[in-house]
Amino acid sequence: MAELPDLTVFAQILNRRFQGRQLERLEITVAKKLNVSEAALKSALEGRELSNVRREGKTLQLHFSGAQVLGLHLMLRGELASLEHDEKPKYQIMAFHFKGGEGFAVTDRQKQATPTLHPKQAKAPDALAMEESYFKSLLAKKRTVIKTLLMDQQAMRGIGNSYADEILYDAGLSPFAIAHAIPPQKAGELFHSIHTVLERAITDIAGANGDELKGELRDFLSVHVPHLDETANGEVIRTDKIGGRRTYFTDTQKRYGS
DNA sequence: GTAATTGTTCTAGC
DNA sequence: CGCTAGAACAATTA
Repeated sequence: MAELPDLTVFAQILNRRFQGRQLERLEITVAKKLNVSEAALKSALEGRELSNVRREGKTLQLHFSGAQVLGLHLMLRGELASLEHDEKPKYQIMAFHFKGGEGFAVTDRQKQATPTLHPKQAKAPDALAMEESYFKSLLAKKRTVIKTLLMDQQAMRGIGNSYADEILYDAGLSPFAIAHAIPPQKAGELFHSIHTVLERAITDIAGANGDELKGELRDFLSVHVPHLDETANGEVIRTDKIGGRRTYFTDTQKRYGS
């Protein structure tokens, strides 16, 4: 599924290809996740210009003229696809047809992708926008394992199961470390790893995608790789479950607390 | 036929 | 009551 770096690259590509274009027709194929009626969504967006696309946490926000905003959460299996020669993509949820003929579709074979007209602003900061002081005080007061905290969208937004593993590996910190037992210096290193891992992934994926709206690219992950026995550094990759989610880690990652 | 997947939401328990 | 851990749910494929 698409995570923060993929979504960031999708936003860049949509801006490059469709910014300033007029939405001629909004095609809604699966309406069950809409927060407004199909007719209300169409009338809110059709005829508007796409002014900007931004990533917000695990969602994309499509900003249209007239202060219309559509939030889009791809959930587990949602993808974006270019519309080529009038062919409807498989598993289409909705499609944006711009004046002049081009456009893109949202697809999801599990039909869980969720479009939200005028999403309300979330309280928690975005993972790439939060202050280090906020991050450190958050760790100091939480007793949960660190991986759960990184993925907690009420605490910080944008990190999912696979990049949580990647970030913790980069920081040399066990996913089972207890948040408030992590010393301040290590918390600082973890904060730094959030940025380096996510920003490197954005660069890698942007380079590989070009202007194509491909699905997520997993070639760049270091530890969160099923069926990979060891890392590029030769460390054995272990797996376990945290909160029912598959977790990948190595013995070189330091575990603090219990 | 069943397990696996993972983000979100609900609920039980401390 | 606040916090945390875990279950339930979604839909489809291997």
